[in-house]
Amino acid sequence: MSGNVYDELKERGFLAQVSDEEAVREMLGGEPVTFYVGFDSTAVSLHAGSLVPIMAMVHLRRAGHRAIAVVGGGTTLVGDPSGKTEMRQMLDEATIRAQGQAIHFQLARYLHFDGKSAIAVDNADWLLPLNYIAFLRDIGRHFSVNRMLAAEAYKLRLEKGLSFIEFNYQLLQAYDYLTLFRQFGCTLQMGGDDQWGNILAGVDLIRRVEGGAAQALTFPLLTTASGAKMGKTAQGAIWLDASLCNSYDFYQYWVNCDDRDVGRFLRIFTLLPLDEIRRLEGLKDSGINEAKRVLAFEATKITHGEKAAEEARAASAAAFGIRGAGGIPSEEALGQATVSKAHLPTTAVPRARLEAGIPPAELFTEVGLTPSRREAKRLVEQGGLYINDERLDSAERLIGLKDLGPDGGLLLKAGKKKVHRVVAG
RNA sequence: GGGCAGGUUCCAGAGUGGCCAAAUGGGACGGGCUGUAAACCCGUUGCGGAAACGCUUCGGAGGUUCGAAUCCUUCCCUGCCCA
Repeated sequence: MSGNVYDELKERGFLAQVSDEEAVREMLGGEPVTFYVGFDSTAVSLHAGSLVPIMAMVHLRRAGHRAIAVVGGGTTLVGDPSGKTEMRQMLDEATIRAQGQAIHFQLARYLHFDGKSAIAVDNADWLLPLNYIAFLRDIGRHFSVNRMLAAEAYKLRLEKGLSFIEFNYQLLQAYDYLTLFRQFGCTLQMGGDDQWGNILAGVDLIRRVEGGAAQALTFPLLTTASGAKMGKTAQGAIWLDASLCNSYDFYQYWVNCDDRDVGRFLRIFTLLPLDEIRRLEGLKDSGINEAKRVLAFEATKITHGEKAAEEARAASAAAFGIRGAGGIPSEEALGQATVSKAHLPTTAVPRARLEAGIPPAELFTEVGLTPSRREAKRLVEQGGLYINDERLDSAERLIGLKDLGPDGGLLLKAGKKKVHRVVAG
């Protein structure tokens, strides 16, 4: 792809708002530009939603631009009210620092910080030492409360309540941008569309204080076709950290996406060429499942590595089979089909317990397929529990050695999609 | 600081002494139909128990009562109005 990255980002659906489209396009089509994206340290791991800015950064880096990832060790102490209904829980400094480090480490996988073309910084470094009065006089005076109150991002909060600490967030983020502008010549800040106001505040500040021209670019806040926030499920967020969301579950998240989302997701969450994406989008009916598998494989590969992606694909194929259009395995699917249950989430259970027989409610709950025994029993009544793909018709039926297959394992299913393997150990 | 209105199960929101584990809606989950999709239909939706039944829950802590989400005291929190 020799064209302008800006066009590529646009075609892939990364753009929501841009401060000056012409100027930004020109910048990105020329000499290396230094840009930044901030990540607040509100959790120990980023989740699938954060992949939007991450992937955008990857594209810009590939085009030769310089990335700065800012971990928000300072801003997280304050809490961003933008677009939120309620105040976030206040986190203490030690927690934020630890989480920031974890996020830094996580980002390194995608950005390969070398201190030159990809830089990681923590805004705690310059925010914590700030002197209140000096900050108010130097920076605070440039902000109009009137304008801030009129901002869309605060609208909800003006109805529900907004504390002064949160109201300061925008000033700090603007100051971040100013700092990076001064220190690294950073002239582009990107972020989720809810950050538009905060980013523009920085652009403004840079102009007022330094007379500099900086730009703002936001990504759409993705929701799934069914309206849920990207990267969140009822069970919780799809974390990028393998210990919080294993690569199999990560893979399954993408395979299970809505038909209507496949094209959009392929564009944003994979690096496949647009031609290939258009071909996959063209698949009809059950053939779309193939597109979903490609999406899942590519996305998993980027976050967890190729080996993990292959294992997840094999495990998924073992649990659900590989079908192309019309239920017939496509050639491509067959060609790459490694089918192995080995990499399904697995729990080892002492042989003696299996010998004695384990009540299903106990075992299903133990491996995490059901949240409580009561729930497990409810599922039995509804016909929602399966052992080795056979519906369990009674909560009395004990699970034992006889259920182990030739490979030494047995397969538990809660509903048709949640699978767990049990081996004797 | 003063006045008013509130804090209920994942969310919204009823309930104002026993019939309340708590209406209704949304969400979620399971089943059916399918393509590991959507839509639609049916069912479930605090925990333990095979069940009978028991236990924990209605901002926190006390109290009144045979009995409280519902009454009283006090504390914490939120919104609105006044300063």
